[in-house]
Amino acid sequence: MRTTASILHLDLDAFFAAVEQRDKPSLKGKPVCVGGTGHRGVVSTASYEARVYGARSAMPTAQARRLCPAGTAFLSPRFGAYSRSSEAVMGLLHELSPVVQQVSVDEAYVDLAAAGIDLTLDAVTARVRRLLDDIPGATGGLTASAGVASSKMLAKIASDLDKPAGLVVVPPGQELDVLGPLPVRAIGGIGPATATRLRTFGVESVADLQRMGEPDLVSIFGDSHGRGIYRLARAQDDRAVETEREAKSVSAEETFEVDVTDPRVLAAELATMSTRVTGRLAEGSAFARTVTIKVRQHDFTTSTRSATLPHPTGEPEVIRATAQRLLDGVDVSDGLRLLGVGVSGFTTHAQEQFLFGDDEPEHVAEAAVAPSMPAPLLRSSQGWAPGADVRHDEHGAGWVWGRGLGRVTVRFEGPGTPPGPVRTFAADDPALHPADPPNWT
DNA sequence: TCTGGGGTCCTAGGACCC
DNA sequence: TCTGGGGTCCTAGGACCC
Repeated sequence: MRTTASILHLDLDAFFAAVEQRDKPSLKGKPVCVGGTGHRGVVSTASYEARVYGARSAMPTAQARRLCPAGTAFLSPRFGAYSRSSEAVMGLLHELSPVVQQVSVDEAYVDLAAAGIDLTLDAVTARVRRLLDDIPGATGGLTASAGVASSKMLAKIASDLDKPAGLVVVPPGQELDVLGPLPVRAIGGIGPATATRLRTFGVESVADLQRMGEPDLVSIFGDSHGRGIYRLARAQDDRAVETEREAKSVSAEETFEVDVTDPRVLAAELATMSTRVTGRLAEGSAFARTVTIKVRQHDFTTSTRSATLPHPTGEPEVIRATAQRLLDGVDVSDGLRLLGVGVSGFTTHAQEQFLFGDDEPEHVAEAAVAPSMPAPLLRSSQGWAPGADVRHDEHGAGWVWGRGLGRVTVRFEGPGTPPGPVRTFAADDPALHPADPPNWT
């Protein structure tokens, strides 16, 4: 356990709604809900004025419309605007410390111990207050709230105690005093299901939870979760502020305005989503082995189907066809409310040659030196549209590329053919020119 | 006019291998 | 005519978070 209050949690106040009010002065002081505006939409963020009427995040927009008075603005999100403000704030945090963990567009942890600043309570309080004071200037008037404590859990709890524009510092040694009276839901990782289950044991507050033994919690909630909430209830939390995490899955999904029965429409959606997902894979120069579809039936029952391919792919057509095969096994006759496609099991090009070497080594070797392998043939009349340049011969083989910052990665793959080596080129390399697709026979 | 979209982590059972 | 045990991979579902 840390002995100083060295973790900062920062949270922008009613972020999406505040950006809208900033950019459209007529909305200032008025109730605003940002989120899905269709009849199946939900609220992402409600302004404080809208919260007065009971509007909340994750509430169906239809319900928020019933609760809020005439004149309430219901707006679709403008993610570009939010990103710009977010970056401005994250920039301020990086000025404070090199160790910043951005949790979402409006939230981050900062390790102040890595900042080399005076960690006495007064000094930290003054420094973070100055940070909060700088945020309106950097964002055109947005505000944030902050918490400082000896752990991530308590810093986050603290940042929520005096919103908006508040700062709460939990002095070391006082963690349990802050934690005890709170409802168990205040602990990160305790959601509706766990809270309901705990209530059946008469546990409502964290102090109640502290009276439960670890073996009991483990037998009720399993090893990981049980142990986790036992420790967190005692403010035992030494999780580090992590600067970088690799993505483990990428997905795209869509809830339809009306349930969809037509297989042709579903197939078209699958193709669109596969392309979106592949584009994002390519941005990270990644390939994926597992394809997952998600379907939600008209009655909201939700299920997933997944398939793991023999080799990683970055090709939209392979992902689409796999997703389609999975969807073919699903009864859609009553209509689907939602359809989604995701990929996981990532391989980066750096690891790739090793991963594929196993089953057919001669093949791989052959591919690696194949004299028939022409210069990579990436062409794009419309710029480097992600996933755009895959070509097929009669066996379905093709070139696949991924794009990083100023780099293009290229690899051959195809059904029944082991992937070739991955090559990386500068984006302006003259080798990346139009050419005919290779003939693999 | 109930219930978004993008993620993470965990569990559990079966297959498969040694 | 008895049914090891451990490890890993895959699939599906559930809980949770923002």
